[in-house]
Amino acid sequence: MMEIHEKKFDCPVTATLELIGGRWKAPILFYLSKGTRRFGQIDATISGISRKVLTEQLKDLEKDGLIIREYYKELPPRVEYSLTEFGQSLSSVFNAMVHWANENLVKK
Amino acid sequence: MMEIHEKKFDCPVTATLELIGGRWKAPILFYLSKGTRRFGQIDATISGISRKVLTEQLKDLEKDGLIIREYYKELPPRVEYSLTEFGQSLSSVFNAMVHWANENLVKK
DNA sequence: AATAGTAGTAACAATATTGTAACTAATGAT
DNA sequence: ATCATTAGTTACAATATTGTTACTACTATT
Repeated sequence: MMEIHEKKFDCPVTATLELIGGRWKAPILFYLSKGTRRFGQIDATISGISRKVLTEQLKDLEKDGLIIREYYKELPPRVEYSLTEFGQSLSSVFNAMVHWANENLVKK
Repeated sequence: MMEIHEKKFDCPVTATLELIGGRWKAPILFYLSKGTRRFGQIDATISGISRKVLTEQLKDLEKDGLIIREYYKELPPRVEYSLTEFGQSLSSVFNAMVHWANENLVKK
């Protein structure tokens, strides 16, 4: 039985997708796996996401301990996001997806 | 670039989650990976899903070539669902998730 | 002829997710 | 004092997803 903020999951796959599922979390995490990025960079790279939703997703990911937010009191202000160790540990899952997609989905 | 029924994805992770993401598809596929199952068995095992949503998800999965539906004209009628080879190929992805969850999520 | 059991469907309601557009906070440079 | 720039927030709207309840089709058994 897995537990993620009060909710319980009997299926490990569902528990995992609770953290990385949805339209945006996986692409954000996958992008951050390439290195630390600023808010604006993520916004520009993850095409289609709005700033509001991006903020929400980043907050969720931070709350779940997958990423860290670092605010620099510069000007203009700079905010950097990076994976925690916990977030980095997901690379095994993403690697499996990337490998599977490359082997099994049509490439054009 | 991956293509799944007209939609294009530049991110392999997004492309994969397009097929197995959402609230129910992964648990259904994961359950079917244990063997062929009848509609009623899936309904009884995947707790919380309604019959309507289960039907919809099964149709999606069939359309995407991940499962096969076999109808037996018996009585009472019997309908069996099982993974296709394509569906079975996802086991690498599910295994990665199960392994990650077991290593990284609190067990209670 | 009515009943029971499996695998659904139909109409509708509720909830959750995502999007849009305009606005704010901070502050060094002009 | 105003402007520019980054990283947001707020109020609201639209869309998508999921759920509820009642109903259907099939036909062997009672």
